[in-house]
Amino acid sequence: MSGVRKAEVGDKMVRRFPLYLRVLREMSARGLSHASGAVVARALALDPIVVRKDLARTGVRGRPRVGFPTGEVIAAIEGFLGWNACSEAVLAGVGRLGSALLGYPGFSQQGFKIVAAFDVNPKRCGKVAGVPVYPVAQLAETARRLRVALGILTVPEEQAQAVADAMVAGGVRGIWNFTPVQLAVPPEVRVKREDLAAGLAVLSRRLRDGGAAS
Amino acid sequence: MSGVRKAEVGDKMVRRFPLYLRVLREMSARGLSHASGAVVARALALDPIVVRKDLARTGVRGRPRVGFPTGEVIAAIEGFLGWNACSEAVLAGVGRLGSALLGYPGFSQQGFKIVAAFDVNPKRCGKVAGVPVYPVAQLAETARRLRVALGILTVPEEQAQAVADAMVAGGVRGIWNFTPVQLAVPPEVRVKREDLAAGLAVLSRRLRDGGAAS
DNA sequence: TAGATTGTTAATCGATTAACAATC
DNA sequence: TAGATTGTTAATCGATTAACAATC
Repeated sequence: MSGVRKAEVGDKMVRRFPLYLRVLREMSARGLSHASGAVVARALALDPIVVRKDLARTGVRGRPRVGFPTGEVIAAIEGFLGWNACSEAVLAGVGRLGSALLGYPGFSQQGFKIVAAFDVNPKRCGKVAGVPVYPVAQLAETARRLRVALGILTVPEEQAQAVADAMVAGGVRGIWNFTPVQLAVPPEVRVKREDLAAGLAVLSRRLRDGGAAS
Repeated sequence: MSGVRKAEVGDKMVRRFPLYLRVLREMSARGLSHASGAVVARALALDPIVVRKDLARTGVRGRPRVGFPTGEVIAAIEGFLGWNACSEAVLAGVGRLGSALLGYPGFSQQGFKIVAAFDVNPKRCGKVAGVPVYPVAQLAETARRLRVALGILTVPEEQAQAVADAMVAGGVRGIWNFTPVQLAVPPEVRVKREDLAAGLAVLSRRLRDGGAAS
C-alpha cells in the first residue's frame, strides 16, 4: 500500500505496470497471495531482474522465498496510476476506431469510464455500445458539465486540432490522441499520442533484417 | 539512397522514422526538395538535435544552410523499413478493432496490403472495407497460398494463441499482436505487441502528478 | 562575408544487466 | 539447514544532450 515514489519512475517502467497488473490480478483471482518476480517474468517473457526491480520500486516489500504480496502490489500500482478511482472520459470521432474503443470493456479496469461520445455526423448520434453520442458542437459544454478528465481523440486528422481545442475548452486535463497530428494545447494539458505506425515500423524492420523477437 | 546501417539503429529511432516519413512526404508534396533538421523538429515537437542525428543516421548527406534532400531521405527510410515494396498481410478477428484496421487506408503507405481477413463467426464472412472475410479455419491454407508475410491479430484473447498457431502454420513471418496475450511462437517468427494499456498508463500517471507533456 | 546548418566528438543521463550479501 | 528469492550496490550499455569545428 506504501505507494510508488514518483520522480524515480521512468516511462519505460510505467508502461510495464499494466502488464504486472494483469498478471497479478489473474494470480490473485486464482487465490495466490504472493508472486515472485521470477514467476511474473516468465508469464510476460521479461527479464526476471527487471520485474523484481519494478515490483520493488512499487514500495511494497517482498519476502525471500515467498515473493511479493499480490494484493498490495496491485493496490500500489493502481494508486500510482490513479486506476483505483474511476474518472470520466469523453471520446470524439465515432468512426471505426472510435467505435472499437467505445466497445472496449477494459477501460473500467483502467480507471476510466467513457460517459459521452461525439461526432460531426448527426447520423452517428444516438447510442454506440451503450454510450450516448452527441453532435460534436456540444463537446465543450458537456465535458465541462460532466467534469471530464480525459478526452479520447479518434477523429479524422483534418478535424483533430479543432476538436482538441473543444476538449481543452471543456476542461479536459489530458488527451489520448489517436491521430497523427501534432496538437497545439496549453502546457497544463497532457497529450499522449498513440502511434500505431511506430509499432508497425519496429515490426517491419525486424521482418526485414532479423533480430530479437518480442 | 545510401541506406541505413543496421546494427546501429535502436528501436527508439525506428519508432521515429514514420514521423519523419510523414513530414517529409508532406514537404515533398509541397515541392520542397530539402528539409533542415530544425524544420522537421518543429513540425513534430522533437529536439532538433535528435532529428538531425536521426536523419544523418539514414546515410543521406545533408548540406549546411540547406538541409537534407527530402526525396533521398524518404527513399532511405522506406528502404530500411521495407516500406518501398508492398507485402501481403492477413487479419484475424473482424470485431470492432479488426474492422477499424481493415478500413484504415494508411497501410498502403506503410508497405502492407491486407489481402484477406478471417473470423470464427460465419455471419461476419463476406467483405469488410473491400477485403474478403473467410472462416478462420481457412487461415493457414490461405495465408500459405497467398505467401503472406504478416499476420494482424485482433481476436478475443481466448482465441489468440490458437489463431497465432494458424498464422505460423500459414508461414507468416511476423505477427502484429493487438491482444494482451503473451504468444508462444517459434523463434524465427517476430511478434510485436501493440499495447494500448501501456500508453494509457503513461497518460494516467501524467494526469495524476504532472510532469512534461508529450 | 556572415550566419545557419551539418557532422562529429565528448559528456551526461537513465535504464538495463550483473553480482552478491541478506533473509526467510 | 539449504536453497530460493529479495534488496542493494556496482558495471555496462545505449540514448540523449551538449559543444564546436567544418561547410555551404
